[in-house]
Amino acid sequence: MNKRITLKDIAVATGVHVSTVSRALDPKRETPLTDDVVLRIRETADRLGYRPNRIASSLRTQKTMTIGVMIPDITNMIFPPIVRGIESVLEPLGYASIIVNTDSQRGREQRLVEILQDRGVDGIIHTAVLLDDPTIVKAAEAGLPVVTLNRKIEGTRVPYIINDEAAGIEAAFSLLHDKGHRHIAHLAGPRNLSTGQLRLDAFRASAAIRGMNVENLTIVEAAQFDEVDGRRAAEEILIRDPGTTAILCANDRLALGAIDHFRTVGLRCPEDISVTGFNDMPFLNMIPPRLTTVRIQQFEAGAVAARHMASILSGHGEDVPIETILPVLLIERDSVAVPRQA
Amino acid sequence: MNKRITLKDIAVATGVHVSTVSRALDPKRETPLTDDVVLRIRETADRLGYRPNRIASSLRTQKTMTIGVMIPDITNMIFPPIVRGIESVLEPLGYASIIVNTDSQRGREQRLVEILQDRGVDGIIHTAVLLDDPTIVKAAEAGLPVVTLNRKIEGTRVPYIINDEAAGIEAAFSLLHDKGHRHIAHLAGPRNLSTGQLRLDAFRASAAIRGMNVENLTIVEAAQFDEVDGRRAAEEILIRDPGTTAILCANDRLALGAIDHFRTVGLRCPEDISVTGFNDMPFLNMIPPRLTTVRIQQFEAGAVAARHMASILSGHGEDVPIETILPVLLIERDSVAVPRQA
DNA sequence: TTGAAAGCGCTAACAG
DNA sequence: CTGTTAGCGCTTTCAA
Repeated sequence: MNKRITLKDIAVATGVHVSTVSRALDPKRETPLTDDVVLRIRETADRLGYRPNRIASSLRTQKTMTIGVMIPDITNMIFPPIVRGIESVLEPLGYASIIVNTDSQRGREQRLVEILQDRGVDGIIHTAVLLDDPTIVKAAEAGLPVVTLNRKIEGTRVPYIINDEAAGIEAAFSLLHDKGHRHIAHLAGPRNLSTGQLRLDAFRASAAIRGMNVENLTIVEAAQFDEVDGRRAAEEILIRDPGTTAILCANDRLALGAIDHFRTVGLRCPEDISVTGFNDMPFLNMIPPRLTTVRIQQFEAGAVAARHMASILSGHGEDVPIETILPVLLIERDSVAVPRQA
Repeated sequence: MNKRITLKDIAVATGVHVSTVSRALDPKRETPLTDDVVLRIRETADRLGYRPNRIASSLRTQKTMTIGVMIPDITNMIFPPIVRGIESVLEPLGYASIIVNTDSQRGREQRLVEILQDRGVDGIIHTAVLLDDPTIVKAAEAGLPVVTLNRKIEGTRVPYIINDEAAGIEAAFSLLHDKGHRHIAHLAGPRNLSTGQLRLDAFRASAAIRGMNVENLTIVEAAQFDEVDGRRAAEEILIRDPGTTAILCANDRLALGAIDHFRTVGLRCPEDISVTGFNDMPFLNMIPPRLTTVRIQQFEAGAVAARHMASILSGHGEDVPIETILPVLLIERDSVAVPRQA
């Protein structure tokens, strides 16, 4: 590996001092320099193929131009778009990101925050799932710039971006209700995950404003956001209330599992029972019955988080709103119909 | 943000020299030290909450314990498992990774390699798609440790990991042929992508060994690995050879598109025409007709690449094989049947 | 407008 | 076994 060109090399080549070279190459230069000198330095820098050593620079300036991105699991389809949204704004600004997967494990989360801090990240964008991860809060309180996605951290000035979960659930509930459904069950997500809790609360609220007895609602909680638990919970719902005509599911995978269960017991969706999902994951429209669901803006959420982070890092932290709520969109497809004996 | 503890802080606290502290905290210590001193240092280090400054260390040692991971697009479902495979081995070893998306653009690729080098990555794991990306080859030749996935770089000592594409295509071809298909068309991927070319070559080879006239094969190339192009190419195949009874597709999305096109023209799969895919992407088994496809080992491919990289970085580069071919698995589902008038 | 010098925090060669 | 010293490459104050 050919030795890398350093400022010193350019200095000797042009016959000026390294500090002069440093100044000449600084894009937003403070000190005035002779145009001629600057030109000569720039020219030789290119000629020698100079590339600044970010490590050295980081050590000196205490800025790494790197941000940590914490997500539960990149393998979960909803996160890659978020990541790309983040990079779409951060990369042009010269930032790189280190992505870590927390697997929603508390201990791991803590270790990862430490790893990121050891590497001197300038900030962390944290996509939350667990409702309470003390680690990231502590880091934020210690002064590390933090922006969270999906999770409101009470009592701090940590900016958060969330999708309008409540509006999404309300839209789905409203659709179901308008079609005539009165026995609407909720297949809830894990209660310890923010989205699980939020959507459950929203479901109850939607029922309440329609004068339904919140105590009597059929609500079954899945342990995981996956098809297996969707099947299991759907079965449970049918046992608890055989009169259920529609199930509002906390996400698409649960809905898929539920529909699959119905198939095994001879119920058809939407003829016998209506189902709605949440997320609008890729390829969902190819799986019959095409699921009616709520689309959330993943890419945009990432982009907004990144923009906020960039603002903070450039010293304009006051300008960023603590709360950003992104609108969601109800996607009507084929999994909802009027109830059988309506 | 409370000032970070440095070696110096520990040194003054324990009354020894910083270098002694550095040595005491070095896990694989070369120089012998008094147990007592080591203990005292370790103890105060913990007490003060010391965390080594990797930046400073990197500047000194010229190792960042960071590797660059280049992929076309994290949003493409086949890459997240690869990334997790990589991290599953690298993270426990103390490496972090910077993931960049090339979008399969040549210019971007070059810029990204530079960015990674500026950040002093110890090596790059490069998941290729473009058949010829000169940039990464140059980097490798310049001495940067490189391991590639999906792409054999001729004439270098760059280790590469590939899935046994040829065996996968042969397995699919064989299945079709055994069912009695004699008019097997190939819906090929873009020829400038390694997988597109490899699978096309394998298709021709499979036809050849069965004595079929390679010149007469119906082969239509898609411009993109997506459903839209799958539909378009499927239409073209039917025009070119209406007698086609089976289509071997270069990947699942093309197959999905093809089947969708057949539906619009009133052909059923598999009754009227058989189709096979490649990759076995997530949720494929929920999309009817459940596609018969070839499963590749994504996670494992990433893990192997990472292991090779780790070996190289720890000075055992001679031990890593230049070529690693991972076995694939034919997954038989419902999209293949015996031909209509067989 | 430029040079000199110090130092970010750590490691490693060399003494002792 | 431990201290001294130098320096990785860069930025930034202070002088000139």
